[in-house]
Amino acid sequence: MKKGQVTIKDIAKELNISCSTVSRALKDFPGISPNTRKAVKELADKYNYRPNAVALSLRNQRTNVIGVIIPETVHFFFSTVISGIEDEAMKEGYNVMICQSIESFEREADSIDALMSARVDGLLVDISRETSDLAHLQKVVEEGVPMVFFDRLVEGMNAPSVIVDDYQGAYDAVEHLIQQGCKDIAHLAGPGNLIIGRKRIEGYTSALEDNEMPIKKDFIVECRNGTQEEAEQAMDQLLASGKKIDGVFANNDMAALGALKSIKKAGLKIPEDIAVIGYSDWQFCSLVNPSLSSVSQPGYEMGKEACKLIFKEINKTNIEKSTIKILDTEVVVRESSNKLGVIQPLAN
Amino acid sequence: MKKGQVTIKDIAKELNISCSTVSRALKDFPGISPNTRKAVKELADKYNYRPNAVALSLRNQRTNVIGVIIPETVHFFFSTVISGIEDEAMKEGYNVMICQSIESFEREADSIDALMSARVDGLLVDISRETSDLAHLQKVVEEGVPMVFFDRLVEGMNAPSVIVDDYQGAYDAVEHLIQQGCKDIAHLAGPGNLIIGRKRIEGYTSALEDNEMPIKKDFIVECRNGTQEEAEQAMDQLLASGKKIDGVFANNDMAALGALKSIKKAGLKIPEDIAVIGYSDWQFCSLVNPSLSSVSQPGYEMGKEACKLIFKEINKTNIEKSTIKILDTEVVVRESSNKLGVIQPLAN
DNA sequence: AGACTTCGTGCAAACGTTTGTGATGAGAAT
DNA sequence: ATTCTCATCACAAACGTTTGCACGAAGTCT
Repeated sequence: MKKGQVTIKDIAKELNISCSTVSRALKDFPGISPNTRKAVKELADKYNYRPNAVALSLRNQRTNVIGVIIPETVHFFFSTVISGIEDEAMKEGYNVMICQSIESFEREADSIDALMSARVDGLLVDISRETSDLAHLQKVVEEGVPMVFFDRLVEGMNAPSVIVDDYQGAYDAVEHLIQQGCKDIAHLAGPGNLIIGRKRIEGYTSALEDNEMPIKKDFIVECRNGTQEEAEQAMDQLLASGKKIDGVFANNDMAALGALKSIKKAGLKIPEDIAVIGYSDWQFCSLVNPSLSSVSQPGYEMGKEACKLIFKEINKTNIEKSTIKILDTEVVVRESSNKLGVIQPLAN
Repeated sequence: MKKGQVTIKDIAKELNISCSTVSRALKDFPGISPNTRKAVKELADKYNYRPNAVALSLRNQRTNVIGVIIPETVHFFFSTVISGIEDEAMKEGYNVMICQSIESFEREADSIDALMSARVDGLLVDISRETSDLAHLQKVVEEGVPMVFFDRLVEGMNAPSVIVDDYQGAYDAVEHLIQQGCKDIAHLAGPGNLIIGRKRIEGYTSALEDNEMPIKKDFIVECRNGTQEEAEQAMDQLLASGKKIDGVFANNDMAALGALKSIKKAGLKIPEDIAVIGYSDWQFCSLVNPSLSSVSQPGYEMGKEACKLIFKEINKTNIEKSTIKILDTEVVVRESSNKLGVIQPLAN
């Protein structure tokens, strides 16, 4: 009695009936007398019986658990994704196992192994930066375990993905600056080796082209690390060069913050002289001075969508493996780019 | 062959030997001929055999999974805790199941049920704000499942806790202001019904007492919501009242931010005229202007400690159920309170 | 009274793994 | 030749649950 949680066996023994009867009584199967049914249910209630999910998993060959591999849990964006996954999973009666790869290939591979060993019903993975060898992921699809990628696109893998439209986000941001009256827009770009950064550059140039504005190579400055200081220096140089600049689209919010600093240092007004917009819509955007416009990425929604996709796969709804669900970003206008002074819906 | 992952049975069948032999061969048990051992291992390797953790859990009556209940994943502090838990758990070969309660009692109870059903080996819980009825937690201890509370203290429950020393953190913050030369320190307090807020008020008053400074009731202003706007208004009033104030200790960083705004608005200099320090050391502290001093809470460490405690319980190391592990906070000095201009170690 | 349904229940197998015990054979010791 | 000792393996049970099948008793129909 004192050891662990109550099982069907315990109930059966106490009532001098068989396990099968208890099982059927609990699930209101036909063919059980009302008396037995009542007795079983009362005892189950009294002892706080909870079905053993482990035993069920073994029998049903499905665990009702989905595994998540994510670079880190501590970044705002990632934590919103996790939140979305968790909410959606709970709604479907699933539990979530989370492993962080910390951008390490080895840890990613180990985590996949652990989750496969746990026989998760599906795998949601945001691949680590370090990962180029895809063998460990290949095994997953070979063994028939549903997998969905999110956030970072993985090419050459037979699994659906849900990502954010970086191209369009950048496009929208730049178009917003143009609408605010900016004529000479610089771009503090991300490292060129990341797809994500290239997509944003493309969005930037397309927006300029579509508005018949010239694309100047020297207006695109690469900021490799994406730190505030780096961007501040880059902006310092841009301003010092004497180029006429009245708008800045930064590849990320930290860089935008660096730009803000530099511009203020130069004695210019934001957004009147130079409007600034960042990317990611981190929490601090609304807290800095001036508050920072940014492009918000739908992390929560991404988590939910990835979850929905994996459920479809698990339930064998025939789903095109090459599906790529692209989620829309949203330009959140705050002081740093609001030259026209149009009132915006509360963005915080 | 095509269905799911390979099992010991599959290997046994292919080699025409029994499951037990395969099992023993894989684990290098004595009494297995080198030939058999080799054949088994090769096949296991070829088919990428992974032990079925579900079956193992059932047999061993332990899942190697710990469950975590946390209000939300999206807050910086919580996400650092999760990170700590995950790292420590992985180190011990455990997986982590996370459920967010979203501060809802009902969802907390449901999550506990789900995790108990999953037969987690231990439960790490940060109780929701809404929870006052502890019956669902009581059941957990009655059924002998190890449980450890973290972050928020739960009284009257027979389980260890790991928390942060709110009293000392507040004390240190105020003492820091005093060391910087502040004589008249106001406190933007949290809601009086939360233990956490009361502890900080105590720390505030004790620091003043120990430095033989008077405690003025009207220098403690309650900010119920903890929002920036609320704190800004409160600070406005304090300044308008004509009271001499040269230091502010805010119950949280948002409130501190409101104070900063108000003080700047009044044309006063920070920290020269008024020094400000917040609480929690959120990410944005180093990004605002002036950068905000704060009291950092060791979330990551808290996660690790909670994990270590639960492992001790799981392994029946006799551990005093009433253990309360109290973690130290740390004052992170930035511009908003650095009147003396002493160089501090990089706090970002 | 026999055959046939109906009701309530029990048996056994299965999911994958481990492990105590028992079986088989070969070779060594008597 | 008989017994004994290893070495090598197989069997079966157990973990908790579900479910197809069978079984006995009672009732219903001819």
